[in-house]
Parts: sequence; structure tokens; C-alpha cells
Amino acid sequence: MKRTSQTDVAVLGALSIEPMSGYRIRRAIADVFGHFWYESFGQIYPTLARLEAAGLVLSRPGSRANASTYEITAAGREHLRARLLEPIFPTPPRNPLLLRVFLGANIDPEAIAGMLDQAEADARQRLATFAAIRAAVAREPLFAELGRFWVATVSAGEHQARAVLDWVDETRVTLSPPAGSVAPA
Amino acid sequence: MKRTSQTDVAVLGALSIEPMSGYRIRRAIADVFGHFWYESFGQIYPTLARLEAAGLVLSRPGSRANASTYEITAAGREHLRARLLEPIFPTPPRNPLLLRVFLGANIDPEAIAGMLDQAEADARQRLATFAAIRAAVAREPLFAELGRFWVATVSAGEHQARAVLDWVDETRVTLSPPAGSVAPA
DNA sequence: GCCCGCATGTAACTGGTTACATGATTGT
DNA sequence: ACAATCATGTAACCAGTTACATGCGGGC
Repeated sequence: MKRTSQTDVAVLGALSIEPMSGYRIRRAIADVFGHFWYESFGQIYPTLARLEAAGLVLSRPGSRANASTYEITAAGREHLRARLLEPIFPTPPRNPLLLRVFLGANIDPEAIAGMLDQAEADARQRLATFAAIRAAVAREPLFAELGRFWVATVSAGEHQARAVLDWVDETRVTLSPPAGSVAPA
Repeated sequence: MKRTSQTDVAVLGALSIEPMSGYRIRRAIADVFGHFWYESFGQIYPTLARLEAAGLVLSRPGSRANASTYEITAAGREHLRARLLEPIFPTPPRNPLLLRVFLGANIDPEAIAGMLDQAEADARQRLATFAAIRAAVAREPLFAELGRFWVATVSAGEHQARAVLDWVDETRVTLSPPAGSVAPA
């Protein structure tokens, strides 16, 4: 049960769409995978060097003097395919909001209410972003083929966000009586 | 924007319920926080030592020769309270399933379908576990007071699991036409 | 001429997992 | 007696973040 890093998958995956510089890979991951994936520069550049050494990507001088454009090789595509088919090991859950809700007896009910408000605002914000992404996908000609997959991940985000909204509504009620309240007559 | 470790919060939080050995803390976290939190032994024992040095917990010889029971101190409770009120920095998202769905064009549609099946099975499994937990909470006298909070976190898990189920249903349809299909006449 | 965005890289650090080693206690 | 569970700890390792250093090129 060894959890292997998925950074290679994310980087090769980005390059499977089109050749890019390291900087642009990072932006693509932030913009497109943003709601379900994250990579930092400190992770991307070493990874790119490793992938190149392994012959999975190749770099060619880019448009600028100091820039390189990375391209996925045939071996890289094959490797990506294989990695995508490996069994998935989900990372151990760590939800700081739920940790606080569980330990809610230690703090002021107001504080919990504030956290729920924040969670609701975040979820609404995400839904707005998703709506914008849907519109963008419809416009982008590049993603005519990949659009279905992209929309599927966006939809997952929407379902999650709506689940949060429903849960917040419900939880505000079940957690509202501040300790010594009585049942309605 | 420094992400500070929440391990102290989880450990102090467990001890805020009742005194326990390190081993039992880990089991309590797995059993009770399991669906939203995780800590390994390699994390718990050093943390306990640190917390004791800081006077936030104290250890007394336990029932067994080689065991200690840890207890939260007044300072520990105060520290926990303060930590719970700190702003929440969610960890960067990393959802390997959505990464695979997005990159689905690189692999066999069957493989994606298999992953969706797996996600569905996992969600159903979780729902069953939650039902069992709800029953257990109702029985547990210790959690008469904390039950509301516990149930709130369980409910969050249920909402998430149902969101997955809905998404899988929907996505099986939107992703089913294997490439060269035509619209219905 | 200056600022901003594009671009690359690395060093220090932290958080966390895994695996291993070891032994006590309890129940069957 | 034996197995399972309770219990503690550590060492090796890995993944990943953050901050820093540096420079090019285009637009205003």
C-alpha cells in the first residue's frame, strides 16, 4: 500500500493537451484542475527535469530566450496511460472545519455559526466560478473533444458545493439551541 | 499564510473528551474522527511528548506497566480553544479520481466506468458506516452532550457521499457515448 | 524608464507516512 | 500455550510548501 506521488500524472496530463513551459503548466493546473488539484513551482520544475531524464518529455527552446517548451513523448503518453490505470489510493482525510464542528463544545456557539457562514460563502463562491468555467468551456474550441471530461469534473465540484450548502442549512438548525434550551411547548 | 499543523488540535481535542493512552487516542481518532481526520502513531507519540513539555497535557502511569494515561490540563484546554478559533486554511485539493476523469481521453472508457463503479461502491459503503455510527451515538451515554456535534459531522459525510452518488449517476450518462456516437433520431 | 507578467530554479524546512523493534496483558 | 490486542517509540524516508534569487520581454 505505497502511496505514489501523482505529480508526474498531473504534469504529463497537462502536457498531453498541449506543449507548454513549466510556468504555463502551473497556470494550466491552477486554472483548469484548480478545483481538484494543486501543484507548486517547487514541485513542477524538478519533476520536469526528472521526466526529461526519463525520456517522457522533451524540451525545446521556447519563444523567449530563457524559456523552454516541454512536449510529451510517445513514451510519456504510454507512461501516463499506465499511471492513470493504477489503483487509486485516496489521501487520508483532513477536514479542519469538521474537526472544529466536532469539538464545538469547547467553543462559543457563535464561533461555530461563523464557520458555517464562511463555509456557505466559500461554496457559493465556488458555484459562481463553476458557472463561469462552464461558459468558458462552451467557448474554447480547443476543448471541443475534452469538454465532456472537463464538464464532468466541474459537475463534481458543483455537487460537492451544493452538498455543503445543504449541510450548512441543516446544521445551523441542529446546532442552534445554545446549550440550555428547552423543547417547544 | 502559514499552514500550521492541526495534529495538536486533534490530539488535544481527543483528550478534551476523556483521558487516554496514546494508543487509544489513535483509535479514538480512527473510530470517531475517521471520516474526516487521520493521524498515525508516528505523529501522535512525538506530539504527546511535545504537548507534555509545554504543560498542555500531563501523563500518569496507566493501568498497565508500560502504559501512560494522558490528561488535558487547564492550559491545554485554553490552548485548544485558541487553536479552534484560528482561521482555517484548507489543504490544497488533490482528488486523484477527478484527475483521472479529466484525463479520461487518454484511456479506455471502460476504465473510467470502472472508476465510477468503485466510487459508487465506496460512497455506499460510507453511508452504511454512517448509519451504524448514528445508531452507536444514540446508544453511547458518554456522548449525550457531544452527540449533536458528532451527528453534525456524520451528516456532513452523508451529504458528501450522496453528492458522489448523484454525480456518478449523472456522469455515467454524460461520459457513456464512446467517442464516435450519434445523437438520437 | 518602469512595472508587470512570464520564466526558471533551488534551499531550507515541515509535515507526515511507513516500517520496524519491542514488550505487556488479556482472553481462549 | 498461543494469539490477539494494547502499548510505546524511533529511524528512514518522502512529498510538498515557502521563500528567495534572478532575469527576460512587452506594454504603457
